[in-house]
Amino acid sequence: MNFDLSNLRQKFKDRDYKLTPQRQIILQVFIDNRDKHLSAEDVHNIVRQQANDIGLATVYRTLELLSELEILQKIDFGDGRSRYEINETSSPHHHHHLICLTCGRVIEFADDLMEDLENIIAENSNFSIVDHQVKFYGYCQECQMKRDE
Amino acid sequence: MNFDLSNLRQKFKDRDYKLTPQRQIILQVFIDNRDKHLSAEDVHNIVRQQANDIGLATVYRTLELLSELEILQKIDFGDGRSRYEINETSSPHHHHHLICLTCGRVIEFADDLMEDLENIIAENSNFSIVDHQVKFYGYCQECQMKRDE
DNA sequence: CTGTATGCAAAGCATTTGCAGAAAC
DNA sequence: GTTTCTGCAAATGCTTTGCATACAG
Repeated sequence: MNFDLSNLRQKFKDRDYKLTPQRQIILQVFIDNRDKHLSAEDVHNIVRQQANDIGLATVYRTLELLSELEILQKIDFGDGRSRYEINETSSPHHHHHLICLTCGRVIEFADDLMEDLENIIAENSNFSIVDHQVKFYGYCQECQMKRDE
Repeated sequence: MNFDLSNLRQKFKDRDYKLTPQRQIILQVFIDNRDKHLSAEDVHNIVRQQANDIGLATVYRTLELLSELEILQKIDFGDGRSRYEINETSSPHHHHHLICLTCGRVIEFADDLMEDLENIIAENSNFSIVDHQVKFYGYCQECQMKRDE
């Protein structure tokens, strides 16, 4: 997906949404933090550095909007808050995370095999799959080494 | 896993937990509803039919306890509340759900391929996997048919 | 101009916690 | 008998909402 401003501006225009300064600033946060999984509070804290009067409610409303536009992907790591990442691919797919049970670190991984699995499941269950989320829990390399010490 | 009472009683005793009437009643709810994914509120409502003075806090505390004992499995379908199901297998594995985006129905499916995928990921990423959760979002057969009408 | 977006504060939910009384073992 | 457990109510943490004002198109 293309994340230059003119492209995004069009996406807003198409749906009659206004591209306000607040929304631009929040968008920029995600463009600058492609590899992170930011919570609403994270975004609010970052955003306040350049515009300290943006309300938390606006952040929430914008995150919801950007998810609806498929610019962001909402993810849930089970830590009691929703997190968001920029949706790099055009299809809402490929969100796979390795979550370390010791340090909580989240590691991304690319997949190809899930597609095959999807097809098999679709065949066996008459379920039409449009998206999947996969989380693996375990221990990252660093925590494994610490454990062995 | 064996879910008869004497077995469970032992499990409590081993850890110096008391098998109170409230805990027995809550356990029974899950034994009677093996195929369901019950929220704390669901459990509270069912439990109140036979003992209307069990507090919601006790339900929450018991669900946490039973999860810790690996009698229950806590799952999250992203609907804002935690759900619990009895842990049929001895290892905390094989929780795979097809979630219908139209009606919200949750369909279980058994897997074998995930084990292979786990092994490949472990090799490629030096991540030691102990558990996984997989959710597929899509449309169940019934909703597909309604859609076509 | 007009309807949408914002900030603030208050409300809403699921869940957790403090505490005094109750009850397993 | 003691320690653990319970019920209640209050507190918490994330998120949503109502409303008057501000502003993008």
